[in-house]
Amino acid sequence: MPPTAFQAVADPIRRGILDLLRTSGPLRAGDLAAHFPQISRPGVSKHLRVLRGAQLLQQERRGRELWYRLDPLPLRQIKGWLGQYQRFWQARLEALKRASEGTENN
Amino acid sequence: MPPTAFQAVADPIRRGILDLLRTSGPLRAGDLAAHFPQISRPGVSKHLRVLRGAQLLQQERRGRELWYRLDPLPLRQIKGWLGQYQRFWQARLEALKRASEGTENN
DNA sequence: TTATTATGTAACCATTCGGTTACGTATTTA
DNA sequence: TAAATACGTAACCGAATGGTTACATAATAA
Repeated sequence: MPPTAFQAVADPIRRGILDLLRTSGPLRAGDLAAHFPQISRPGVSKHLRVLRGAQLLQQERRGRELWYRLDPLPLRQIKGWLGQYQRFWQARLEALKRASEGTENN
Repeated sequence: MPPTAFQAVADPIRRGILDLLRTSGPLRAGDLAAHFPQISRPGVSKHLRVLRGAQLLQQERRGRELWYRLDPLPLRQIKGWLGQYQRFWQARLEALKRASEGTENN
């Protein structure tokens, strides 16, 4: 089974790759690898495979270079799931706020 | 190291537990386990431990029963991360929409 | 007080994950 | 054509993950 967006995004290096593509635009596999000196280039390549599996990347080959571009659409699934929780944490924050105001200078 | 919210939420059973607590309010460990017959009760207990580690649960003991309540606040971290991507996928969707309109009945 | 219930945990196991090095292949450059 | 470059992948490895069964413990019920 291909990985879900939830799984793809669970790893900090994979989030880093997505962040990089978001902020820098399309990059080659080697450019991406160079940004993560803590792991080897094939290590990054394996992360790219997971992200591809989750459909979070588009790739375009140009000669011997392979350019990766972010496809953020699968992230909507996470956003959708989170949406149902938003009103919950807003309620929680307001409750906390009320509680702290109630005890101000007490 | 304790698990992050990203890791906690990567597993479908753990998302199911959170969903259940969100929609049904506080539940006992046993109630939760009963909703996941595909795995054993200790299996659910281990998932609860991960969710606790990510601070997504509050627990209250009442006699021999242990009631779990959702604490959604750590999910804001995920929401925050996703926020930076939202305008990207909106742009992508609009591009797709324009493209489909451009080829309508062609 | 004894049995039952509610729960977590320990020990174990198979699988997955995240990393490595070594290698294969296609493309460009010399 | 030979060398260098840009990649992915295979094979391997240790650690983490997700599951199990067996057990310990505390609280309630009989």
